[in-house]
Amino acid sequence: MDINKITDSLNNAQREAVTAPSQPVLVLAGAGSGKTRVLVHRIAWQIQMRQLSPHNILAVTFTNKAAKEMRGRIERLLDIPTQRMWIGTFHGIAHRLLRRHAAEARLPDNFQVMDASDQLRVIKRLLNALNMDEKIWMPRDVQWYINAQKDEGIRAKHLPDTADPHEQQLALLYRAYEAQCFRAGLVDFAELLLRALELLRDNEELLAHYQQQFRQVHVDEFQDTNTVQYEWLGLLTKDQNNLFMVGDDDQSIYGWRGAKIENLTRFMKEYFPTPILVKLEQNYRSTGNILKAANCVIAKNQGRMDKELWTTADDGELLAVYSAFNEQDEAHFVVERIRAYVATGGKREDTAILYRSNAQSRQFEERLMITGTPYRVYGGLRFFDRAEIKNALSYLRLIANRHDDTAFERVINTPTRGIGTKMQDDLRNIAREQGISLWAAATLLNTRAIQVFSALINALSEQAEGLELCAQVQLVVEKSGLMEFHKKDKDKGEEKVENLEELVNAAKLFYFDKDNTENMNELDSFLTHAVLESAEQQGDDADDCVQLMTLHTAKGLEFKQVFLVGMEEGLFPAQQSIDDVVRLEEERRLCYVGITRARLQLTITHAEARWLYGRSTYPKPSRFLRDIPADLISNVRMQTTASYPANSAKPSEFSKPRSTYPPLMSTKPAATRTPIVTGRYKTGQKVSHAKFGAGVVVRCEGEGDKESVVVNFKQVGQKQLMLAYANLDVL
DNA sequence: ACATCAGAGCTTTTT
DNA sequence: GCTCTGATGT
Repeated sequence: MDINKITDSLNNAQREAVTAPSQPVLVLAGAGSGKTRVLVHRIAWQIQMRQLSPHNILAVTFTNKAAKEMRGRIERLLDIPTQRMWIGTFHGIAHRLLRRHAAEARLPDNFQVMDASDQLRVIKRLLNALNMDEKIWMPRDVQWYINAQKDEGIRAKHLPDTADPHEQQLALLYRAYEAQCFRAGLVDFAELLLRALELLRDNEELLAHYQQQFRQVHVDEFQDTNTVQYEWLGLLTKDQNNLFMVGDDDQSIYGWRGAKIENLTRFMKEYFPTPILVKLEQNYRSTGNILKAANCVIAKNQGRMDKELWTTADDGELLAVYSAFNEQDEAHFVVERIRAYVATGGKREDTAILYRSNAQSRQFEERLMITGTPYRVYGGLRFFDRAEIKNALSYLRLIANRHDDTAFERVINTPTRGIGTKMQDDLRNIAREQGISLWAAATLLNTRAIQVFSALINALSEQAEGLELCAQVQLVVEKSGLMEFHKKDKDKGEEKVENLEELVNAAKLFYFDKDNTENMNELDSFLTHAVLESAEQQGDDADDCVQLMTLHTAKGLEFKQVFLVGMEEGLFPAQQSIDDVVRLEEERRLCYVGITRARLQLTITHAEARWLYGRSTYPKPSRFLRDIPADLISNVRMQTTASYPANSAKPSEFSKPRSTYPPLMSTKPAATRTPIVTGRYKTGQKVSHAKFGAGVVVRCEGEGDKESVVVNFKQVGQKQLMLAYANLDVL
């Protein structure tokens, strides 16, 4: 293949980056400037020009999605298999190294990765064992503390001596936590990275081996790397001149979990004078007006690496700004606008509602539901996080490793088998006193009920031997009694059964790549997959859906039409960030990210009154809104005939009861239109189900009403929100 | 073992 | 005000 195919389609800056000599390269890539493209083409170029084998390529991303995308695009561009390429997330690659060299990393070779909720359980148990009050030592804070240390590469033994009793206790906890994880063969997310760093740091030959193997190292979203990741990259590429990084300081929005935006400048300084800096400033995504707005907002940040997006595209429409009375009005406005958009041929899936915090989705969901508009909320519970799935996985984990205390605790009495709090406490005490696992403690205590449990696990383990993965999962789900147990769940039984079946299905579909899974067997591999690649929500709704997500989740995505909602001081920027310059700058970057998601149309809304934490608030419009020049903005009003509370009404009057909110305009004639009934209903009424978009349509009979009522219900949070229409066919 | 209740908290989150 | 958690009661 000739080189033209790789460089022809690039603009000058992109080509400069792709064809840069073997030196450290930093590509500052603005939003929508073709960053993935550059990464992919650079890899292709390396393989073509320097005759590198795919085996010599390392490419690291933060998300599985990005890794998958990159792999796909390389395959398409070069038409070569990419199996042998090391493309993956930081965690995935670290994990792979640790499996390969478990002994050198001083890990048991059947170690398992645990997710954040498992980690929290370990910490809670520890606090309990150490007799520490959870009110003072809040598990979340402890977890945060431990992770923050690990992100910085600090082990418990490295912690400086301190006279502060609080610090001392934290250090003690950290130490105990490390010991407990080791005993149970569990590794948390931060540990994967830190362990992988130590592995290379402490094993010269190993390091040399990988330095040689990875002739080129590529990093995506470099601004999101934390200290450990940065140092790990540094080790791997030391004196190799082969680090190629892409990032955008203006899109650094994960500082709060350890990402160091300074890594960009640190890199430029440490590698001085060699690094080549390339800026990608041409934007191919948004209209001129949207870009101008984005540039004005981000310009207020200090110490940026000077960069400004431009485009050859038209100015496009003005940004629409809507000042809502309250959050309900805001939602109503947005949804009406989406409906108008759809009515004129627009697609719902091209539309996104972006908000600062998840709690804000509620109002929009209600409105979308009332109007029967299909939508999808991102960022809910993931499949592998569901209780029933975690239970099933815990049985599998115990089969793989009896000493996995977290798994043990989860299922010792699930389904209930007469091992209550008392007996569990006894087990924990024995385990703690003797420094052994709960499983080992169980063999010592050895009561009748415990024997039953141990026998069950052993039997499952024996029977699973030699079976196909999905048969193993099937076996466990059935024989453990989980299926039956979850079937009994009153309102979610059906869903849980479905999920368990889906787990068996997932096992069936799971591809076990023997060559790349190092020392793992298929079950280990599947368990790791469940934690590390906790797949996107199952693709249940393929239909045309409005997309709802937080600004963080939206990073890396684009939509024709974007609604940036809740643009108010206290919400966005978040209250907790307002008094801190560093945090405020991150909020501003978040805003920049939000604006630059829009391709054609950006609508910003804010409410003049908002019901928050049980009281009315009257927030000011966000400062970010003020940073957008007035001549880019058109203030818009509601485009419907729905009656509204007068503008002059006292805020408290229109922000009060939800039930008095004006009914939705229906396409049906007024005579057949009935006000919407919104309220809480007892679940488990006589209802029959039928699929409907994101929700379910339910026929509700004999509810005191003269006519039969069609109820569109969907679970929002914990409460069953029901919206009823009489004689109104929302479909 | 299951239901009910009081109390706290209430940004963002992939891995 | 809502929602989750853990403790308390039957």
